[in-house]
Amino acid sequence: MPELPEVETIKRELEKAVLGKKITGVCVHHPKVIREPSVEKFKKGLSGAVIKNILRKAKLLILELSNGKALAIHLKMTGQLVYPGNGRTSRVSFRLSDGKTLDFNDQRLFAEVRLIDDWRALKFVRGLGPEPFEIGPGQFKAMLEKKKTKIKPLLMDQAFISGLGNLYAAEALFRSRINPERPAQSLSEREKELLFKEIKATLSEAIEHKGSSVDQYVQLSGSPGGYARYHKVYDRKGKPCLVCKTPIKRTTLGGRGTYFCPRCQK
DNA sequence: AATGGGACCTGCGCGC
DNA sequence: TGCGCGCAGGTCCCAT
Repeated sequence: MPELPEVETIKRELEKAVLGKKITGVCVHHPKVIREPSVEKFKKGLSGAVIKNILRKAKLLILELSNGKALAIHLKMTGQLVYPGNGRTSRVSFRLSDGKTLDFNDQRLFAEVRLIDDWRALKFVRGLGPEPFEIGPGQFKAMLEKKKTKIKPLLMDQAFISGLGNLYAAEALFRSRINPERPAQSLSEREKELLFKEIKATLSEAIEHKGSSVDQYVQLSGSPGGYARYHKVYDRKGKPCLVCKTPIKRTTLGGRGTYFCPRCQK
């Protein structure tokens, strides 16, 4: 499931592959993924536009266009962007001035594509908390103060801190040796500092390896990311902890599968 | 106010 | 072999 490292990977690859190219046509195979405006306006608003700038806000991908509009894409769980595309499973195909297509795929139809005038005004964007790389340890510690919520759901709350999802929240907590159910405010100063450091380290390493391919995520080229082999707890239920050999446990927290080592994470 | 659960979806893996 | 069920999770929405 694409989280910050996966979306950042795609963003960097898009910059190399499609920046400066013109969208010459759009083929909408499944209208449901176009959340706004109408499919007709969507096609019309994109045709002839040049991709001027590519940016990422948390897990949202934004392509700024020469006509002042922006294409905002949230991959949710199974969204993919593939270039050059083959069109076989695409929900939307963008034909580019180089004769190739940029394919948007999404098996489960959760993803959201929008063509909008002002992406900064999106409710989703306005509700985002800071990304881990935008703050320092002092601010992170202050944010955790008085928070009674369990630490893992809090890390996944995009209004609190943005970019982490289920996978990287679990990995960062393991590396910090913190139990996912701990109330946030119960963390010691040292633990808060360590957690902040490990969040950034986990995300950085995942970006270096071009993301984790679990479920459907692929790089722009269509090949998988390389970080899954470094996961220490995610999807490792029953397998020995890489530190102490205790079997990794899986529980449900905030409705989400939560992996942790019952011995290392206190 | 904060928290929890369901809805949205489809494909896969499991048990019988 | 085949079928039905549960599960996967990012975000929104609603109820408590």
